[in-house]
Amino acid sequence: MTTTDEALRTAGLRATRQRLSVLESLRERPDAVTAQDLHAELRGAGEPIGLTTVYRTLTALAGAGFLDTFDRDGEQAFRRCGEVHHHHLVCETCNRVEELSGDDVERWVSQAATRHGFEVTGHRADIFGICAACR
Amino acid sequence: MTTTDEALRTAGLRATRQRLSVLESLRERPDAVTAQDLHAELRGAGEPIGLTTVYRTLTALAGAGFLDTFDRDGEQAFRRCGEVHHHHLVCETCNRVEELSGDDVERWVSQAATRHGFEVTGHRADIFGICAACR
DNA sequence: GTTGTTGCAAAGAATTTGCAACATA
DNA sequence: TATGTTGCAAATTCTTTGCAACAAC
Repeated sequence: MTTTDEALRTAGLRATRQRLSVLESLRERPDAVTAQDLHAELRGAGEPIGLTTVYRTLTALAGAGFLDTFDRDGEQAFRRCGEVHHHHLVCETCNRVEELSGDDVERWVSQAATRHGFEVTGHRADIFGICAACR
Repeated sequence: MTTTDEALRTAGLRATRQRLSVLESLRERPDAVTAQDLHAELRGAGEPIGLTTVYRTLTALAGAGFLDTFDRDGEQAFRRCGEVHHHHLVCETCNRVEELSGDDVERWVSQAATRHGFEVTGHRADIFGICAACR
């Protein structure tokens, strides 16, 4: 049983060829990708899949917590993410994303929220920069 | 000389009635607003301004560093921000935004980036929650 | 077989651009 | 007056929806 299958099962989605190809493509990808780009890439690789399905699959997986979403210049970008909560270090040149553990951040979040009387529902902390390879 | 005028001057923009009304509307507003909403509001208040101009003004001001931009459900939202760098605590119910100082965050950012060999170009750290009034 | 899924075409929605009229400095 | 700005309409883009054919369980 592959992790790919598990993800679909957990999300309550049937394992269709299209969804498997999306997950497979996302699996080892280090950078975030948009629905449009992923669709073009899959089509280019000969995988039969419609843009609508790519959108629906990515949205469903993100909703189930398997993907993180970024906003890239007005477009949604998606990336597979680990099980535990974390943050991102994004290279603005190559779009590569590295995951960061965020203990420090978690602490800051709860303290700041408490101080302002907020009930926390979520947070996001990302760092943007140029990675070593791109410099 | 108002701060509003200064902002335009600094951004190298002429002080037109439209831009002044945008800035004025943004001035004391505690929550982030989208171009569409701001346009509707200004029009509703009798201010003559086109949607195109609202977009152009907000984009220019954000580019000049006078506004912060958020992504609100696929739509860009803008908010006047202070001079010093800070972070946000956003109420998901009323969209009110409170500013947070972020010394802890700054520290985390530079340490994490260094650890990964990144040259930092920016970062964003926001907390989402429900504010005291909305609970 | 039943029910979920696909994908085309069309609809929607946010944002940008061309360009002639107009306002600011 | 010279140059920046406006705003309408049209064009672009990203994303969603209707619906009939189809695939997974």
